[in-house]
Amino acid sequence: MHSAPVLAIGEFSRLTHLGVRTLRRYHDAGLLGPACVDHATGYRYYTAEQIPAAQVIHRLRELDVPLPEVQRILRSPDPASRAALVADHPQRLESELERTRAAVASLRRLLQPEPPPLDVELRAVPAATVAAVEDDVAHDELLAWYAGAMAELDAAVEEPVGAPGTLCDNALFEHGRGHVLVYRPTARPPRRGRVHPVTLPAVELAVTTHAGPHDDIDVTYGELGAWVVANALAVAGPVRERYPVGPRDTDDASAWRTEIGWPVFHVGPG
Amino acid sequence: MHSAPVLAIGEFSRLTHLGVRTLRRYHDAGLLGPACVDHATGYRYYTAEQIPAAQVIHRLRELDVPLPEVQRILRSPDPASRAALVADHPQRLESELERTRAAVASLRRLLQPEPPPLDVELRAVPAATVAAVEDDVAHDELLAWYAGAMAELDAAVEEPVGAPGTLCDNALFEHGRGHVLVYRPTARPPRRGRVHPVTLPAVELAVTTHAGPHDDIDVTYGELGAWVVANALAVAGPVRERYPVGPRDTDDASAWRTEIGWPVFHVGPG
DNA sequence: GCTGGACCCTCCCCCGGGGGGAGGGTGCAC
DNA sequence: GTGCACCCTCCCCCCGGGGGAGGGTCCAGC
Repeated sequence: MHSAPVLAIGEFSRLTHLGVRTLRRYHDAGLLGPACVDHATGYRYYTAEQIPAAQVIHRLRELDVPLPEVQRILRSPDPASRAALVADHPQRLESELERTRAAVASLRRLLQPEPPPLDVELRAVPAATVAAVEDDVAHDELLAWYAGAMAELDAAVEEPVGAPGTLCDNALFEHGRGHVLVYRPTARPPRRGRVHPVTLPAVELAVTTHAGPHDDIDVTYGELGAWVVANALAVAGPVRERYPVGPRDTDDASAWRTEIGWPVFHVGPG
Repeated sequence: MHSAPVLAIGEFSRLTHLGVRTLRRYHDAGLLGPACVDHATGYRYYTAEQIPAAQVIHRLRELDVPLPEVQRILRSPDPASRAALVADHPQRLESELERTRAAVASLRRLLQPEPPPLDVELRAVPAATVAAVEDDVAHDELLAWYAGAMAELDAAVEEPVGAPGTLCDNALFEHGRGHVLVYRPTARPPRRGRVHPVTLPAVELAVTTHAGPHDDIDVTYGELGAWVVANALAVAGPVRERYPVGPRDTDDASAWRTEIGWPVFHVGPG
């Protein structure tokens, strides 16, 4: 026998294609400890049985699964529940891909040499009491939250008057988390579940309409913002959106129309 | 006039949806400097004209384009060359996706409850002089390098004898960079371009065959490594691969056959 | 003119998931 | 017994930010 089936860290590294330092890190993190540690020297010794675990970690890391999550997956002893945890991640990858697609679309529009002119309308919006759902939401959970809130709103409001809309706190974009309010105008706002009446204050808005899916809506935001700045109107308060034509109305995303209303402080003929 | 078209960093942040700290970082990095800086106070002032640039940066960052690369894109004044640089990135995303797909495939095999038994054969390989291309290669450029090297090899070798193969330094896997040699056996190895004769030393190999695409070849590597360890054979030298059936032979990836040869030190009937 | 509060500045430490290298102890084959 | 590959710990570096401290500035209202 040349070597007992006990592996020094370097051998284990060659067998698993994980770097020596990385193995030490995984040990420190409690992710993949050696089968035995020499107390006198600190030497780590692994066994061949640990190779599959190391490979699983390697693959999960290639999928950018964070180490604590990897730990949770390895801790779950049942292969079925383990598989379930792993199956969770394609979802994450899916949404990642979606984000990428949107960024590419937006980039294409940004790099387009001739931006079409922007139609901006100044509009005085009176105060109104509406049915609303509101919460503090993180940017990456926004879409899911939005879908749920809108569904609840739809179920609760019997006679909607006009298009639904949103008020978005700026903090949502600056810090990735902020207050969001989804509303639906109606004569008598109900109170059911998360749905409750809210009185939106009167505002003066600089309004433009974004056409198509929201992939590149940030570009329209920027153009509207530039317009507001160029026309010397001070800003204040949350941005408003309205959805005259949205996913509820048609599956043809190119037909969607989103009004973006930027609060302006001083509107007058001068 | 309430405000000149000069924007404090906070206003610019609201207009671009970039955090204040992030804007400061971009300034420090020379990526997006403010139009003007008050020397006395250090206050940064931006203009509305900078909004598109900020948005481009925002999108590129969403695509995980590193800041220096973003800078290169922004520096290129010509919209066409800029578009070309940007178009370069979908490629990167593509390969990213490929990596992800491979990791998922490999993971699926790893989590499979009943791994099929491994056929391992001990084989004494005599020394041989072959036509080879070799270089120090990084792991992520391996596939591209490999394709080029193999093509050059194919063009130079007139009468190949047997399947092509590879010698891979372990450092490639441990440190992400290492020496790789691609060879093709032939009676009289030519010397043309990068192709030159190399005498491969004789080795004893533990050989197993991996079936199908290389997505999950690391799993086979691990199984073979475990076998070598369990059978108490010391390892030494670079791992060898041979390609009896590869992409050159058929487009049906499931028909591919890759022999993995793990050098073992002491082979005998005992 | 003064004051308060919102805004801005710089500076330092933190995160994850490693990599590089220093400085020193070990295992093993010759 | 000696050389050398191997192993250990410890600290700093990378990226692209985030948190917060401590202090200066702008401006609207009075």
